[in-house]
Amino acid sequence: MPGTSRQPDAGTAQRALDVAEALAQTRGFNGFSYAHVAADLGITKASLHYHFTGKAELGEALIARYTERFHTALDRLDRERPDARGRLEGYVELYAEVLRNRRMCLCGMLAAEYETLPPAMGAAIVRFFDANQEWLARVLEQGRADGTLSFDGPACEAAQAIIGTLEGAMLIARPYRDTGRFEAAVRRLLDGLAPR
Amino acid sequence: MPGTSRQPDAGTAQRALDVAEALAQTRGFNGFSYAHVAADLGITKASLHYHFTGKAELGEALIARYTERFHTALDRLDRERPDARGRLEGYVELYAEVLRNRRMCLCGMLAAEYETLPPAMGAAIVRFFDANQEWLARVLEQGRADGTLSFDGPACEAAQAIIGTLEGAMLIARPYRDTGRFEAAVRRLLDGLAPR
DNA sequence: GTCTATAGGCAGATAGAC
DNA sequence: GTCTATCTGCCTATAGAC
Repeated sequence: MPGTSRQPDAGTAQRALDVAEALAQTRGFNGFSYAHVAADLGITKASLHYHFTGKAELGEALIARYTERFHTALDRLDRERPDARGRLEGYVELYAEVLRNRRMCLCGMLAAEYETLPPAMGAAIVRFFDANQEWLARVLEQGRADGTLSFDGPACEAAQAIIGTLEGAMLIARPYRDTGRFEAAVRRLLDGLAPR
Repeated sequence: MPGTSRQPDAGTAQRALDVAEALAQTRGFNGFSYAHVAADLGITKASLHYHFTGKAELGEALIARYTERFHTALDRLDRERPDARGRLEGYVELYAEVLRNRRMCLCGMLAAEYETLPPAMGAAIVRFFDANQEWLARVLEQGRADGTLSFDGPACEAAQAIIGTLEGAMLIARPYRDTGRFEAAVRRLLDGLAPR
């Protein structure tokens, strides 16, 4: 019964997405090929074409799954964290975990390559950031209400600033191979949002 | 007398760097080829190989020239801006101008592709960010002294945060084709450094 | 679902003429 | 300095057998 269990046998398509995701997050979409993915899976390029008609479709599936997982994680934060500050801390922790795996945020990486990507991928990337911004803006408003966060200006603008800060900190921490650099930026970010 | 004048006849090598720079900043280093550059110059790939032995060498020259120009711009800010805040404003304006040309910071773009680049390019990228950080840290210390800036924690850490914020804001503003998004982030950044 | 075989194109790169 | 011609390799993609 495929699809019922989770990790035991993920199915070739899912495992292909796992491999492609890791490659895209470390090397970029233009930094890997069908051959890389197929070799890592132990199948041929032709077999991979059975699961995804082309690299463009693979890329769309990559963003779709990544976005879906992100939404699941955000829903979980909404359920499990009592206040806005806790939710925000959980949010930055999602990014920190990506970086600890020596990866860049998938959509941050793809944003750099935006001009070279199929239009459908570009649109999906923008939607990812829109969704992040909306969730963050809501949390920021909550934080203003429950007194666990404080910030100046409109919440949506503050939300944009948070996303930019996290993506930028990841982008630069990677060449230094220094997660401490990212964590310092996070600390400053959260300090700047502390209630006063 | 080649090299004496500036823009009138830049020489093929310099014009090749101009073209390659624009391509690298919009499409990434893995997003353009010798063929692109040669075609844009109206010469053949073989001719381009006369000026740069390979793409790796072209990439190194790209970063070297970009870094040199940046240093020149920073020296100029040191000379022409009276106080630290003015220097910082000039610094962010350098980034804003890059974005207005629909480009990403060269080294920010290359940072994303870091894992796929020749080691010499990777090292040069890190040096670029190191130099930026040192200059910024110095300006921040000056700002603390002349009372035009205020910030918490060590200057070098604040400097890292500034660089990350600017690179991240550029990264995300580009898919939105919205410089206003970047400018809002800049405003927040400068507001956060206002003397209190 | 996975394979072999193959197509057509573009990548980076070199030899050698002008 | 720039060219033509060419090489080798990798890229995405497809046809068709098992």
